[in-house]
Amino acid sequence: MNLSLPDQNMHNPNEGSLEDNKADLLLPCFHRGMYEEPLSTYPNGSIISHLLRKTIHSKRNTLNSSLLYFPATAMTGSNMVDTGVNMADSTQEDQSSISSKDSLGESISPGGLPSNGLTSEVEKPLNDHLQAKRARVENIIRGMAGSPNARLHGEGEKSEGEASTGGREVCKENKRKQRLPQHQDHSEPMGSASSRSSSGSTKEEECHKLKEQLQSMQRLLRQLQERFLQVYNQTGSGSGEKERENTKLDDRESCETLGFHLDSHFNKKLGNVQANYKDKAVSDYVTHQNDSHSLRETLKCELSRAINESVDTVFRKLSMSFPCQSPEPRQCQSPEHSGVAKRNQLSAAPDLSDSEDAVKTQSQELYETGTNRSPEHQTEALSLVIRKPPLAQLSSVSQTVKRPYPIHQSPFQFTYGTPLHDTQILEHLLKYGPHANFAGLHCPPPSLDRSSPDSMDLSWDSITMRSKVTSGHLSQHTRTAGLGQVSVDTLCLPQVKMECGDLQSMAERSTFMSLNIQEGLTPNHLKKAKLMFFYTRYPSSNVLKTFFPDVKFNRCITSQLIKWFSNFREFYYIQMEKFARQAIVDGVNDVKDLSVTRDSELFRALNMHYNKANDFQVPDRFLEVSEITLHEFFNAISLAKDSDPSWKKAIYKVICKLDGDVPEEFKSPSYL
DNA sequence: ACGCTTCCTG
DNA sequence: CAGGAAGCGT
Repeated sequence: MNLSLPDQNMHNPNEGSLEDNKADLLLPCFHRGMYEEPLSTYPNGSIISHLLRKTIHSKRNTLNSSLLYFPATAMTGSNMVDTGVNMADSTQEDQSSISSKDSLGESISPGGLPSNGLTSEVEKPLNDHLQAKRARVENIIRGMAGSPNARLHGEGEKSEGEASTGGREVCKENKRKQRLPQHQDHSEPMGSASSRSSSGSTKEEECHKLKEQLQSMQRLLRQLQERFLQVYNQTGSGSGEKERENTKLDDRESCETLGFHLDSHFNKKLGNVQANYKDKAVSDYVTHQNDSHSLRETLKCELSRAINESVDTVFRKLSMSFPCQSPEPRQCQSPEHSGVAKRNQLSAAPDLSDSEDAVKTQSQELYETGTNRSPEHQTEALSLVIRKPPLAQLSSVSQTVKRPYPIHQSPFQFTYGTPLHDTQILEHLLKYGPHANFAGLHCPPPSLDRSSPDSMDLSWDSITMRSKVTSGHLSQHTRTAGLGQVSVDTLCLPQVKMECGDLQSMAERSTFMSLNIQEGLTPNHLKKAKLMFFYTRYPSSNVLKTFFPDVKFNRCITSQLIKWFSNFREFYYIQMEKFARQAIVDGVNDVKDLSVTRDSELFRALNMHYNKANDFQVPDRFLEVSEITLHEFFNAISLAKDSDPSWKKAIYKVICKLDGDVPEEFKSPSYL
């Protein structure tokens, strides 16, 4: 009975150890190298992945000129300021492990980048530099985008093993009355009578999660800051920017003070929040144990404020020292996109005379004139304005920039139930840098919309945000072949201002910006649902609605999605029972001899079902859950509990509590 | 009555 | 994977 295999896991040799699992989350989820579409039809891939793959394949040398290697190690030097939330002291480790982790044979690893990218940029327009910067930024972000998953339990080394292939057909009990008790609202860990845990441990979970959220946001802020510094440094070293030579020094100085400013500012704020939070947590716990909502809201509020102020500070400074683009549209044809045939160009006109923008903000003036005033002149938070690109200006700019959507990015995992949109915003800033507005926060529709070719033009009509982003430059939608995803990029300096309590609505509404709502579910939705199954086996309908924002939900659609997951579960449990019985037949006596690894037949069967293209890096957590499930079945069958007609019910009850949070990326309508 | 689930069938 | 039946909870 050889249940153990040598630990030669091709996929991830590090699985098993908790730290490695953490680090593993930083790995890109997708192995896009396995995709076979032409590069030019990568509408929803991030720009960096385009660049990287093209570089690797040496298909287009021209790309190298716009691609600058951005050393991943540049971000490892930051030290987490001790704010008392040392929840995961692996923060640095998470970041520093990127470069090595990314080289695990991934075709998109930064290590695969040529170092000769620093070539002839002299004659390139500024936007090329900006694109290159964006690409670099994206590259780094992808590496950093992982966040420690909340692990319910860390398991040590597992002995490799697997139930040997069992082809026996499972006789299904012909029983009714096996209904699993209703366990909905898994999306709300703090939910009322959630089946997750008792109120006490729920409270602890809450605290833990909030702390992790705090830390994630702090880390994001730091990364944002580092990004700016890096981008500036690289910008300064580039040639062909003679017009900026005079301001370079000032920029540098400004950037360098930026870090300190952000650090001190945000950490100070964070310290206050944390102090208040502790008190509030205690009092809340004593007074109304179940009222975690107020705690959450309070914390969110304070964090929003802290973030607002810190980000404001950052952008205030940046707006002084980042004359990024002159308001007149620049011609910028990225080499890789110049050949895109079908594209609709939607540009946010540089003309800022939108009706609601009668009053230009100070910073906007600064931005437009490219002057370099001192930050002291900015005494107030920047205005909350989002500019709807005047339709008259459509197609007036021939710039084509693909939306750098991170399609295969390591999962962010700091949402626990209610999405922490604050973090999304920061995440967005990190992903896209200061040149993106929130139109790209959630990518535009997968426009399988057959009926309305110009439907993306309507997207702006839905912008009704109270909290806004000042975007002074180009917004652009590029429609490409294939799925016809729309690309959005806005080359502008956004001034982000979020009001307390507005964060969620803002982010939610931004989710539906530029969104075509689809009537039915597509094969891509099915694929996405299957991948979601790796994270959640029992998604509530609310979760489904959240993660399929491009689907027009009605009763039918909802039940269809629910039915999908029901079918997924059915297959999952059948496999579990099959392999558990096979193990018993094979003479396995101890449940500890049963493990689920990526080499296991069981896993392969599951992976084949939910991830047929094998282009998704299945989270380790799923392996753990699978193993637990297998153990449950094994134990139950071993104890002959299967004589009970409803013996599976107990197992279902256990498994449904193991649901995790689906990464934020899945909320993107064109995630796949 | 409704929503969600499993079970069963095709 | 969808449709339907049926159990269970609200």
